[in-house]
Amino acid sequence: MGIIRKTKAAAFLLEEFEKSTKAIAAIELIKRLESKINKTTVYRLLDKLEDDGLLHSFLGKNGNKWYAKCNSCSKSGHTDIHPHFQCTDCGSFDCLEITIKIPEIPNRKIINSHVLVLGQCELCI
Amino acid sequence: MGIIRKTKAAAFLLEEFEKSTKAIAAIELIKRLESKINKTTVYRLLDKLEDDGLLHSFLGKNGNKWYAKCNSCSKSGHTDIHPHFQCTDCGSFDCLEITIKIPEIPNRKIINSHVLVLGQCELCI
DNA sequence: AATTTTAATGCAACTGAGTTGCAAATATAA
DNA sequence: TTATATTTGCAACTCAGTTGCATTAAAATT
Repeated sequence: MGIIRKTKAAAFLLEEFEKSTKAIAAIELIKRLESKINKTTVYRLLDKLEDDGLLHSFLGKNGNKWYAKCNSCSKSGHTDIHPHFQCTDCGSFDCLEITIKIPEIPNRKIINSHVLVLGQCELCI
Repeated sequence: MGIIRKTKAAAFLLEEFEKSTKAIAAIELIKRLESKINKTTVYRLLDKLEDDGLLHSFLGKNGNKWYAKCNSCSKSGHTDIHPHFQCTDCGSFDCLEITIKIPEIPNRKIINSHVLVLGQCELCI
């Protein structure tokens, strides 16, 4: 089940993702939209937008959830699986446009993989 | 600051890691040792054992913390950085004995990387 | 062995991200 | 314009992990 109705809350939220191409932490969105949208609604919208393939989510170094716009995903599945980069200094979060090959592993069926690269971003170097 | 004194609590905890080579979730340890050690102590011991290079930690698919024995780490740093595997069916967690190459990324200084491979383990295939 | 020192422990209360249930509000269909 | 079904806000909750502080227990000192 995805976004069906055009509501103010959904518009506000999507606006945040239009402003920049960087990923945004769920808790950061909640802070930014505090005066406009209830936090429960933010979480619910993020869920739906992910189902719809408009956003994808990823866990950062502290286990917090981050969201970013999808490039090539759809309702049928997130095909756009790529590594993510988080800056250990400023905490900023990006999608990396590279592909990392995970080899076959004996006796295991790989479904998916999450690669989080940690380091210093260009502003913090 | 690492483990200095030989206490019952530390012995009980390390015993759990002797029983199997698999990783164990912090919350699982707390459950197992409920009658013997307070949960605060469990968390504190895990921290210390990680500092000492006896254990290493990793975040699982839900952002929960998992611990496993280190093979080649020391107080000076965790050198033993390897990918981890978590079963999407039973949730079990393993260290993978493979190396995944992360390429250089322009304008960024890579310090570290976390690779979590998701799929079915040999028991759940 | 008794005492002193200092680290380790237990407990209760807290934090912070995320979730749930339910009534009220609002977008869309009829 | 009304009916209906989705969205929203609110309060209360969950759950992993943390903090402060008094108590206990290793180990060092005498």
